[in-house]
Amino acid sequence: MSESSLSLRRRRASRGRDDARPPQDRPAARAKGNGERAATRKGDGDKRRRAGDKRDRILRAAVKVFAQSGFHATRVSEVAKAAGVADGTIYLYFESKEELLFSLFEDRVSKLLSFMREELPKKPDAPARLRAIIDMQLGLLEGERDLAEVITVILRQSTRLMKEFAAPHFNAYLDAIAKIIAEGQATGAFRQDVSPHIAARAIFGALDGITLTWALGRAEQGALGRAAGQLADVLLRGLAP
Amino acid sequence: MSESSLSLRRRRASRGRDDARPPQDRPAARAKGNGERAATRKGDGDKRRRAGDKRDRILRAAVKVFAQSGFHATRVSEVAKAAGVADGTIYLYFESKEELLFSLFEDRVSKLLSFMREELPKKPDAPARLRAIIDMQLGLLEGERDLAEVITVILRQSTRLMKEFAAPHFNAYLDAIAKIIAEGQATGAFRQDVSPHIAARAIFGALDGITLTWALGRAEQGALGRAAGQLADVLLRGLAP
DNA sequence: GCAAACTGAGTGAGGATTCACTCATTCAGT
DNA sequence: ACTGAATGAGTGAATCCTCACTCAGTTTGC
Repeated sequence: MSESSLSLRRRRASRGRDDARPPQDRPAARAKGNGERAATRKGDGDKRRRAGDKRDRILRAAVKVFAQSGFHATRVSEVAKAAGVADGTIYLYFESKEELLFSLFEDRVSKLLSFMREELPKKPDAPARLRAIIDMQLGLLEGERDLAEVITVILRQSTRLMKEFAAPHFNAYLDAIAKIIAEGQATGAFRQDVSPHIAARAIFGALDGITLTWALGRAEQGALGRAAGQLADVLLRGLAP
Repeated sequence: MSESSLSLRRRRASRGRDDARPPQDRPAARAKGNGERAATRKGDGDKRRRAGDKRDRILRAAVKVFAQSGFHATRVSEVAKAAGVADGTIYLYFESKEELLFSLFEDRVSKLLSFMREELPKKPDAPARLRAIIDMQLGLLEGERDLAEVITVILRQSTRLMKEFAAPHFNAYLDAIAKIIAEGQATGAFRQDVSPHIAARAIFGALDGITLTWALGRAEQGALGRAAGQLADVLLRGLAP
């Protein structure tokens, strides 16, 4: 029922290349309506084949297109066009449209998570860490509006991604926040009477909400930074013992 | 943006109605272009069709199925089956799958909004109102997990609904919260150095985030109520001057 | 016996994916 | 150094499958 079970398995898996294509040029080739196709697209000669940047180009194009149209409304061919690549090429690098979104997300989020893992321990105490998280999340997205939109909006459009893939990441993130809060409670920096988990969810939600309206709205430069500061102020004051 | 134009278009070359219809007008059934179908139905007092509960049955089934599978993965036929109705019947009551989600949302949200409009003025001051909003939003959803999931998750899956329909409601809601905060600042109940709008977004986000994880998770009874109390405590303390 | 209400098999748009084919590049053999 | 066979990345039109929606027909209520 859930789309997961259905879409999970590639259907292409079933096809076996039965053809062992003999190294011979088939003379007739595709003599459909268009006699010959020698068209060298895009005259520019620097289009080096074998360019190792295909995957990246596709990913970059995908962020843009997904952000613009949403996951379901995005046509794979649009992404291909935006990346300057043929439809089929996308399938050389990604299993499916879903996996494309998936990779995109993973690419960036794992970067954020590892960055956090490195930076946080440098902060002296729980309040400083909490503030760092807020700054980090909003700061990261400030410069990349498309990415912000992909993460906050688009990702939720694929139930499967949401449930199977994103959930673990979210939980890891939430746990990290919760841990900081618990820590602060232990050292007496935060009040005891709030559940770290609830607080973590609320904080994440607040960040998400701010990002969302920012991404969907006019997205003024600097707005997220300002918001981060205020949010941190309110939260830290509210959490103080 | 582009999704709207795409998904709006009926698949079949629909006769008549070339709808760019604003979210307000809800043709309760597919009125096929020229008024030959004189079904006078709307509001809620009628339903003098044979089985007066069809529309309701469909809506109820839709909440369940949408919540389970997400908007896109939901097959209209699934909803029909769940409602104990033929596929076609759904189209007697709703224009399209999208309009089904739409109606669902409108049905419930307008209830919440009007409830708020009635209850809030009874509260003595800004802090009390803020707390009331928090309690209300979480309280409303506590008993209706499916609905919670539809609102927090599913709704975002239709870019068009999100942008065209939900956004105004969201904004109205956000404005209401922002107004309360501004009010509190004017009376000296809240600190001055936070933007009411940013605070409103953060609060809404926090509520949304709590609801989301609750809905996607195990959804323990009573958890939302507890969360509401704690969230309100933290926020009110954080917002105090 | 008619109209309203309902049914559900069928239609066809649409779009993801495939695969037969192209051709730049590589490299063993000369 | 040259050659041409082998390789495999890249292409994009054709395929093929999935559903939202339609409508000819049936049932129900009067």
